Amino acid sequence: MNVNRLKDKLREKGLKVTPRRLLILDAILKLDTHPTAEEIIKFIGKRNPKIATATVYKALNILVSKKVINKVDTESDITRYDAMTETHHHLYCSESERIVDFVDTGLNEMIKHYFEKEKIPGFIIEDVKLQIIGKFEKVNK
Amino acid sequence: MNVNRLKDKLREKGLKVTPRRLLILDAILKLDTHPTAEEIIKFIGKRNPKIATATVYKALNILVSKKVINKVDTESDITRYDAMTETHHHLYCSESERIVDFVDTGLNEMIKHYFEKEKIPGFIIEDVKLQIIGKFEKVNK
DNA sequence: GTTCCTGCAAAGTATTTGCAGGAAT
DNA sequence: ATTCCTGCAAATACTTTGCAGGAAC
Repeated sequence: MNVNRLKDKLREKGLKVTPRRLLILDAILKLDTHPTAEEIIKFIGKRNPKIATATVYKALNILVSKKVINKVDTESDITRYDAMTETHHHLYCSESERIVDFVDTGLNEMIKHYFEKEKIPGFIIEDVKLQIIGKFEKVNK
Repeated sequence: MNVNRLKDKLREKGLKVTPRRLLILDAILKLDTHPTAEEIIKFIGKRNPKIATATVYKALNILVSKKVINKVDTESDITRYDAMTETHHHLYCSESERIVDFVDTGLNEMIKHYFEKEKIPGFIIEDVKLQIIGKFEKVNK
């Protein structure tokens, strides 16, 4: 996923391609930490002097509603964002706020087959996302 | 899960058993909708005339930190609570805010075995929660 | 040229904090 | 008696809104 692909995506969805939006999308990609609105503003602020807080919030809302980006589910009341739109899961660190993307097609297949056999009465499944909670091993160098 | 079991839990964790906390826990159990703080306050308000907003928030925070209850992961910036502490998953309605508990030990086993074989490099798994997104079938009566 | 985007300030909503009095152990 | 809990009001944190000017198409 890169900024040019995202430009196309904006156009596809009938959204205007503006410098602000590109900065925001670029920030979400570079901050692969599933940043909050504040973190995005701070990141952009390092280069481009001024960007209005409300602009970022408005842009994020539009981008989510058009499914260019996604919100990430958390326990917190602060919203986090993800620029990956393919099916994927998340690794949640139990010791920090860190959330890492996790792609595993074999796992997706297994779960799909399971629910084809074991239907949930009264519920039609559209998607299944895993929250994998644990710790990242310390890297010794 | 009933209020008496929760009383014991409060004592186990060294928390005082107070009428306010019992009201709050009772509300979370009776509102099996994973209520927000506001919904809990409103529910309690129907019987017991006055309970301070801040008290509910403080109590909820303490109960979560002592793991008597849990926060529920959502996309929203409003926090929801769950009084079920056993391993379970959630059904998220794609058309409403409804979130329903889902217990399936067979599913838990399958996932456990999968990750025993397919380890995630650099990550030690502690728990896996599924977010199952879909629709509830209309019930015709 | 039209429509949509952006910035600013102000308002709105959810949650937290400080402190004094009160209840549980 | 001591420690923790509760209520109130004020403060804080995150996000949204209204509107005027500006940029993308």
